Amino acid sequence: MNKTSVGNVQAPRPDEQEGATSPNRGAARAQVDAAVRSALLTGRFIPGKAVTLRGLAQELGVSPMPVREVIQRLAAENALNVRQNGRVQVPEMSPSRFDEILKARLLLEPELAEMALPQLDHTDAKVLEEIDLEIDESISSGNAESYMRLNHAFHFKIYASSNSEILMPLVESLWLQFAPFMRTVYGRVGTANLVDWHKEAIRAIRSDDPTALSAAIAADIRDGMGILGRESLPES
Amino acid sequence: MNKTSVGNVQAPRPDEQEGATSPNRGAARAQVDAAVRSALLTGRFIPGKAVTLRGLAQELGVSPMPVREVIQRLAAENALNVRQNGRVQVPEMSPSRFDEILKARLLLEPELAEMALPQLDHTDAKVLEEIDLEIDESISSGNAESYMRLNHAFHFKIYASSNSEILMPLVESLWLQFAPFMRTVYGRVGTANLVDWHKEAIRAIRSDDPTALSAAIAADIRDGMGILGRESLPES
DNA sequence: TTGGCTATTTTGTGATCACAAATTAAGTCG
DNA sequence: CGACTTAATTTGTGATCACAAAATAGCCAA
Repeated sequence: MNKTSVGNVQAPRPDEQEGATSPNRGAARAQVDAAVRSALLTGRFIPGKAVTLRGLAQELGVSPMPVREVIQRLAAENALNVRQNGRVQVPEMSPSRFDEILKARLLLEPELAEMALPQLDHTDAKVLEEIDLEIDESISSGNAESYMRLNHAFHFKIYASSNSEILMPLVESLWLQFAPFMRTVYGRVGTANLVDWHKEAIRAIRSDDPTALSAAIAADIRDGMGILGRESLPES
Repeated sequence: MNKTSVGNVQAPRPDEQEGATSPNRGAARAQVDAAVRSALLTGRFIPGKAVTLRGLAQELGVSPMPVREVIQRLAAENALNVRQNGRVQVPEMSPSRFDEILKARLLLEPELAEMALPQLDHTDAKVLEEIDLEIDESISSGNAESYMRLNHAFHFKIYASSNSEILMPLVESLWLQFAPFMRTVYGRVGTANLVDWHKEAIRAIRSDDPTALSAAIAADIRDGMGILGRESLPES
């Protein structure tokens, strides 16, 4: 019955007694937030999947209360869809949504990368190179979940250096929106014919070339979404 | 004691009896959401203002519960700031935040306007012209709150025609973030020397000229934020 | 077997409670 | 009069409850 768990994050906290409140500030909410975000970004939550308050709460060992807040939070980022009857589900992809996400990513992410470039040094380039190596392994081994986690880590390792307070949250919202759909694509097409422009991006960082970095990010987005996306969508 | 009310939206619903639940689906939450969004967009919530659960709840005649969800929702859009101690406040503006918001608006809003153009007809142009006339009145009468409400209505009358599911929510988040600050600017500088490119935008819509519309929107953003913003910020 | 009706269960919503952390107020001593 | 300590209040957090709408399961008749 499509039980798609949120992951092994449940951590039942067997020490805490009943009636005990506040291990510390907003811990339960933070735990739920991290769990759901991770599940969305790595594709463990499939578009159309129903997300229930009590279900998530029980799975994570918390009361429905922090789950409610997290769901509202993610719904505000359009990462979850609250239907008119109140039921919550992972949004389904549509061609128009996909085109718009692609457009928004191409507008924002190259800009974010350029903003980050001055703060990126050779140590960061080294870390990115290691992540990219792991990405190659995930592709060849066909581990889609691991690929998505690492691809996200690669991009946001760059973006985080921008110290952006505005563009960054917008881009995070976009990733939450397209990630679940991309997972279904990988499940159908596989990860074998995935090509990325990460090595070009690393080269641009090493040579401190903003134009080349921007171009590499844009090309990576276009290849990642363009090739794998369009022909995998429901008609029109 | 800076009581800045959320507005005359409280509507105590004197008919409902105590213990009565669900007038209909999510009515309380929708009411709170609309009230707070409106208060932010028209500058009735000033940067730094403390927003308390029970305070808002009592003011709007609801329980703290729907307020909690709305606050989480707006915090996810960076329209409210939840500090480490849990206290909630309207975010303060900083030069870097301001620059980024300007950059993001220039990236997204002209694009949104271009997307909307094919769906805009002469009836829409007429409505926009009427709004712009009211805007002129608000400027000359110095009614900053009315100006902000109408300026928002003008822009989103255009953007709404784009039928955008992705870019539109991102832009809404941006407006929620800069509106409270702009209100403080108007309070200091006044609205007299405000100039807008709305008439050029309307002309571009009438002549179905995407380039001209995009340019008018960009110029409007630049003039609205560039002239009034930078020199009104705390140092560096 | 299938169509439509009813009963059961699930689920979101709003409200209230208990608790602890944090803020504010009050009081006291120097 | 002012700085420090302490008490009272405010405030967010998590949990539980009651309720209604919605979805599902079950059932009976055609």
